[in-house]
Amino acid sequence: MEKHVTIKDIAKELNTSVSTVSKALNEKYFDINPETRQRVLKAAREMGYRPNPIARKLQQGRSYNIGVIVPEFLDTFFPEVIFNIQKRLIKEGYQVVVMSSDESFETELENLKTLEDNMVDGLIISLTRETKNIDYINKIIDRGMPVVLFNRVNPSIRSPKVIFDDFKWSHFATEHLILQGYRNIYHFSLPYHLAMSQKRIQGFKSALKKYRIPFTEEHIIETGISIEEGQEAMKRLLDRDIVPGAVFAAGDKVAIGAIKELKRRGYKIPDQIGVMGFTESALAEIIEPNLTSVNQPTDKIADKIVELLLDSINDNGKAKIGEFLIGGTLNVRESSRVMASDPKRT
Amino acid sequence: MEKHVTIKDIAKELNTSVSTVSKALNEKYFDINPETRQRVLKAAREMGYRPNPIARKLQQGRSYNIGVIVPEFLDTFFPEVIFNIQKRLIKEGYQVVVMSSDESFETELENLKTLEDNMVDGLIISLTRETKNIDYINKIIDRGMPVVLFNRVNPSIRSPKVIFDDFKWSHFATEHLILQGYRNIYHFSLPYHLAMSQKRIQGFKSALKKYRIPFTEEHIIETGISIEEGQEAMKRLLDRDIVPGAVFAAGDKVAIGAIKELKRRGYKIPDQIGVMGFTESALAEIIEPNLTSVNQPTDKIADKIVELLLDSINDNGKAKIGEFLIGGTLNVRESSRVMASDPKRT
DNA sequence: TGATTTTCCGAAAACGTTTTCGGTTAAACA
DNA sequence: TGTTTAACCGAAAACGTTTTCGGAAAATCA
Repeated sequence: MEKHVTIKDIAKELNTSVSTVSKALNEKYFDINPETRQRVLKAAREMGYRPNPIARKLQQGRSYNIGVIVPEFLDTFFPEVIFNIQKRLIKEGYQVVVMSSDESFETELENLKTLEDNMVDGLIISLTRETKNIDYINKIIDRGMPVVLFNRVNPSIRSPKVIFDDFKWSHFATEHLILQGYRNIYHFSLPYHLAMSQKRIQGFKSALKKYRIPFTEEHIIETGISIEEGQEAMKRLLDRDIVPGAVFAAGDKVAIGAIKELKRRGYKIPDQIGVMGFTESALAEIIEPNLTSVNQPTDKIADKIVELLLDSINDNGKAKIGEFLIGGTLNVRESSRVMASDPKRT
Repeated sequence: MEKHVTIKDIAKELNTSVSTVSKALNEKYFDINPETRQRVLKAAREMGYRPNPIARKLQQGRSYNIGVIVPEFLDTFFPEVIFNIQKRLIKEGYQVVVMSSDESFETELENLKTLEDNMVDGLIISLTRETKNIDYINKIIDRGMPVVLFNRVNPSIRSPKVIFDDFKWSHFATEHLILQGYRNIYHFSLPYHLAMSQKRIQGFKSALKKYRIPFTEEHIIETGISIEEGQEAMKRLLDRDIVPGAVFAAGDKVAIGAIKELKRRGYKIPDQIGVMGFTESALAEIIEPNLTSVNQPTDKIADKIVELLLDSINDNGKAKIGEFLIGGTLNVRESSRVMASDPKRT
């Protein structure tokens, strides 16, 4: 069990002091003879010295760690974003600590506290479905912790927020269906209390309005996020003898549920009914017909998050509060293709 | 910027010493008056004291952190396993630090070192596709670090390894196809150099042998892990005018690629050709026809990993070297259902 | 040559804990 | 009553760094 070699060992070896060694190792000190520095560096290399980050953390009160809290791990969206965040932050010398709150507000709070105790230098958070109380997060921010929110945000939190431009792309998505000639379009929304649901609903309405298409509140239906919930919603609609001209679902899984039910009853997609998803997933190219969907670029989202966080860390806490919108891509596939096509939108 | 309250603050407040406070806070000390302990506990509560884990780590030389290194993040398998590992370890008072090696041996090594420097109490690793040099891992183990490998393992590493029973379930999968009446079965393998590929090939052969079905090496085809690679393989086969009776793909994505190509050419599944996947994924129930596949229970895998790791930590390093096999489930769906069915196997 | 500045080094404090060990006081014993 | 034992407390060292600051020696200046 060979011990880890420390700065002390080097000092002893070289008959010098720990402070000299430390300064030689840290480039920012200039009151050190270049020769001594070289001697230290050489010894460190030969002895296989690796600094103990824990001691450094304790001393500096910072950890070179960034905490990431997301509500779930099981869909592909969050893993992809996290992966991209990690890729970028590692280049800057940071380490990423990922925690899942499992859609529970209590564990979210717990995670928040553990990460804070661990002296992370910054926090990247996507809120739980049930997070209403944001006092603690705001308290952390006021204490000077750099925080960036993304995806699932709360407008009252005093931090920069990176979100997809739900309004705009929901508008585009709806517009696409309209341009393909579909009318009597139904919107399957995600749970209403999520901020993004409201944005997508507004985008939906806005497109209808632009083309002066009659609309009633009946055309908006609250569903969940799973395939089953999408299928259920479609079923309830058809059972009431309502046959939509098209369905714009606020999530790919919900859209797939709808497709399943439509196919089960023998409706032809896209000829009789058009279907459109949101948040491009791997499933879109598996289901038949392939699902038209809006892609959210996880790399751009990660880029913006990291940029804002580093800004906030360097300006120590003077973060740009506000929303930063990321745009996407409309991937037109079979489920909505009636005419030749309208151009791919980016 | 209110400072974090420390043990010193409590001591000052109570006109006592830091050692007394520390001992009062840590239940394992008995040379402390119950009354004093209560006073300390009360003060700690009122002042909002939260121990600084970094200081504790430095002092104790352990971190209550467990490092997890996986090769990728983008499929659902690893996130699910990690999620389950985290769930269990948190209950034991540990925190999980996840890092992705992104299928690169160098970053794997880097991660290994960072986690070691951070004094993790244990390591859970799934190897990179290209990891051939295992000296460093073995060195870490010899230094006394508890390590558990899973999924992508290397037999020469001196640690417990949790792996799915690929041989057995590959055998069952093949047997299922045989019992459904399929003959002339082709096996689409994952990259040969992965240990699990070989196991699955052996299982495939073993089932054929059991039913005395003629077999040539031609029936085993090396593919990759993506949909495209599966489709490519199928294409090449059909282009050579070879029409399999059934395809047993060692991965769901590969199977889906095969299905796509078969459908494109008008073959009927499962009537003309049967298809079988491996490593149940969300895609299995989306593709049409629904894909028969072998499910790997991520919860049981996580259970075993955690159990072995905690054992190893407590017996400090006296780990049970060897392979621990986890069984799965055969989910029979449309892509292989010809006859009524044979019973679901568990 | 003497005074001043520059260069370089090292002692020591600090970060927030845990843990050892000696010491004081009170309780138990004879 | 004197002695031994038990109960409790606190000083201090340790974990491995960084950083401040005083001071010695060398270099520069007049």
